[in-house]
Amino acid sequence: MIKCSYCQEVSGIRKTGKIRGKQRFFCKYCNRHFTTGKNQEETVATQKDGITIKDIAAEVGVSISTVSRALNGSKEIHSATKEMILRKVEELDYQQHYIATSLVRKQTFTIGIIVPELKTDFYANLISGANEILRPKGYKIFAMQSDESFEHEIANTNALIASRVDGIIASTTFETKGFAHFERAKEKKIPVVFFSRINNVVDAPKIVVDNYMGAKMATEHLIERGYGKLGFLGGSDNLHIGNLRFQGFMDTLDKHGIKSQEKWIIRTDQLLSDPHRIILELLREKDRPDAVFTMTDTIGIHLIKCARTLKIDIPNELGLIGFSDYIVSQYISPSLSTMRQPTREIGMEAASRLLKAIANKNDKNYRDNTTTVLMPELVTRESTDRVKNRSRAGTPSRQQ
Amino acid sequence: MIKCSYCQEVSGIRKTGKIRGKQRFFCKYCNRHFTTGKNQEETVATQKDGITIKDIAAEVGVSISTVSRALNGSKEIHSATKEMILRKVEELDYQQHYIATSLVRKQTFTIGIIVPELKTDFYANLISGANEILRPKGYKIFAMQSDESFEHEIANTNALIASRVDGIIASTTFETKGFAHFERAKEKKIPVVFFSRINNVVDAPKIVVDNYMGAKMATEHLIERGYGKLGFLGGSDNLHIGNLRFQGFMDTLDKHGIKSQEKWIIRTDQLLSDPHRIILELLREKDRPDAVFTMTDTIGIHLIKCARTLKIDIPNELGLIGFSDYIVSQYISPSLSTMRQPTREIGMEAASRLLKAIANKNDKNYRDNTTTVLMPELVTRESTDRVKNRSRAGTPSRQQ
DNA sequence: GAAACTATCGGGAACGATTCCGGTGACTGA
DNA sequence: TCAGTCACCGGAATCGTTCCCGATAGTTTC
Repeated sequence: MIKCSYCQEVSGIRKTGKIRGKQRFFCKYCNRHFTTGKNQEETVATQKDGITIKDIAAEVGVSISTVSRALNGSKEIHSATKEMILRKVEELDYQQHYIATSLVRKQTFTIGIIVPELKTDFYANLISGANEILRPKGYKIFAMQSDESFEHEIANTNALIASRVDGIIASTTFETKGFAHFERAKEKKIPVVFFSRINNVVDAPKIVVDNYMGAKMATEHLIERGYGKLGFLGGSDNLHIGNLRFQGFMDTLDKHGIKSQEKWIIRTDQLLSDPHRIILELLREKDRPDAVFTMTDTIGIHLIKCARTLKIDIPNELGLIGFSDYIVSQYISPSLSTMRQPTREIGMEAASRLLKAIANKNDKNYRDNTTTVLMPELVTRESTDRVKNRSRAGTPSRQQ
Repeated sequence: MIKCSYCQEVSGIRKTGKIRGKQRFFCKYCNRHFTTGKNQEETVATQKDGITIKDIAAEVGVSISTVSRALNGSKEIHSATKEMILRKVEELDYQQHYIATSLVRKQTFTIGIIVPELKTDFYANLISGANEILRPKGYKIFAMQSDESFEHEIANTNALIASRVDGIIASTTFETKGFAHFERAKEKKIPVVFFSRINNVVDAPKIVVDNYMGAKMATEHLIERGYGKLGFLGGSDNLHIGNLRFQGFMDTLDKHGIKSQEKWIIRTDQLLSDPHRIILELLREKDRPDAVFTMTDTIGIHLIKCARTLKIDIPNELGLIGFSDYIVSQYISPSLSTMRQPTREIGMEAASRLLKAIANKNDKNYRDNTTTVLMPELVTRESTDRVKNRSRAGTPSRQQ
């Protein structure tokens, strides 16, 4: 790197202090001192793209190895040298090149999160929760959205693999049929953690809320409030989550020896595409349920609006409880009882588990495919408050 | 790369078809054919981390240059060779290494978005909008959150620079005082686009909604509905946005020759920390306003709850309009009139402008520091519907 | 006083791609 | 037959780091 300006020798050069701001060297072959510094020709070509450690090394008069040591807190460096280097780094506004570092370190400090939709409250909160764990550890987040499209999910996964992320957190789409893309990631030593919409195919940590217990708690709540003709509204049964919630509902009825009617139980995806028609049909029955458990708050909110249209009094003529604690649920009138999901905690837990998997990536005895089950929390509001209507306060989160 | 197995010569080797699945070569020096393929020793050491183009090249029997050409759609390659390579790529499940590519291409196809809070509806929508533009172009998004902390904002910016993102989209924090970090990014040829909370310091494209006009429209709406004693509720005046909205309000009053009272105009950050106390104080005045324009929907929602407590009838005794169209606003009862911000469009516009800046990065004559102003849209709901109360339908977005 | 050790540093090989440059054989046209 | 052109390909430099290995001078140990 440093060449003696007399004999052109490159080895046997040692630095010997400074003179007028320039580093002074000693060549043991010609036994003479010399200095480095840009000459005129070099100064012309100064318009570079960015400062590299090579520049720092040249300016300070050390090798790039030494600069690297200074930058990475190595012990094998003299404190004075380190100081000089760090001062020059400051002066030239050097910024580490993570790309180059990642290439040799084989670690990018990047993790990818794939969700069906970025703007949904649930997923935004989840990413935020994961960020709380990941940011302090120096990880950056690739936020990707699959738009409920299997193809996009695969494309996203491949992009993350190509970007050599250190790990992936994912919730699959409704239409996800295969998991080869995730298996590919795992083959390439990229740990994966699933949440919410999980599967039994890929060997990976999974985080879910207890949908079955949540449904039981919701149903118990309706019964406890004195409702007895219970209905269920949900999507079709191709979604694992839906099945669990439905099962919890049915089992609770059984437990209490309550019989529901077939027409009070609606499980169809039309509830997502054309909710009002389906709901109004149910509510116009002469013999309608006196309380309904909806698979999601979204459906519950639709139901509230339909009830408003038909002038049905919630909670007195009709009790209602949802699932998820959608942000709107506390503000709608009547406010909607629901099972709150610990969204932020799911994100944090997923991130923690992922970090653990990353740390043990090379230990082939390590294997974590356990499913963490977080318990949802019953939130009682006006829609099941049969005795008297209380108004409850809630604080909207800050907005723009 | 390919060495003749007889004479060890490396130049003058040409491939001459296949034999039993192995590539056949011809060495012009020894005038003999030979084949390549893994021998026993090599097979032992097969447990590698990942497939590289070097592996592909070796398997197919071409140079890595040729593999690169096949992968990047170069014209300088025989279609048959290309096909062979692509087949092997498929077979070995080769996945491009973006990190390595980025290093030499000096482009990462990554852009960073810095927002005060990821989980806020406004910002989540914005990121989603930006994603709509960026994903089809092959860009990935680093989603970063500043938590309204100036320090975090700087740290995030530095991390993005170190990651050599191709561009940055940012909305600054409330407490952002300096912009040196953004200037640093620009010096390193990383284009920056600001949105919403903008500044006049950094020379960059900016996207905002017209807060002044929005406020005028909101105020006009109140007047048009027959309200005459108008109040304003907002944060303190250290926020540009707040000033614009306040100015729009005042100018509209002036224009109509309406006089407001000082006590009806509240501009303090206590509205964010302790809203109910401030609002209740105002509403308990004997001589209170008959309509209020709140700087944000959040404040408006607090006001609705306070009015409920005091049994003040909205909209008949008190009219109310907010700003931003917070997701809750359409569901709260009474639903809240507001100025809707085209959130998604802001994200899309910011992304488009950023891409344009990236494309012209090296053209030093190119310079875009224009501010795009998007118009907010008046959404009338029950809170200003003085004549009669209509119920309005709205569709909640899909949730988990 | 030789050997062993320590503190400090430089050289150079990776990492996994892209890309410039030059080479080779085949073909074309005079 | 020979120069010129074209299609195709390989070699090697390069991107900006990290990190292993070896070198050196000074210090300590026996």
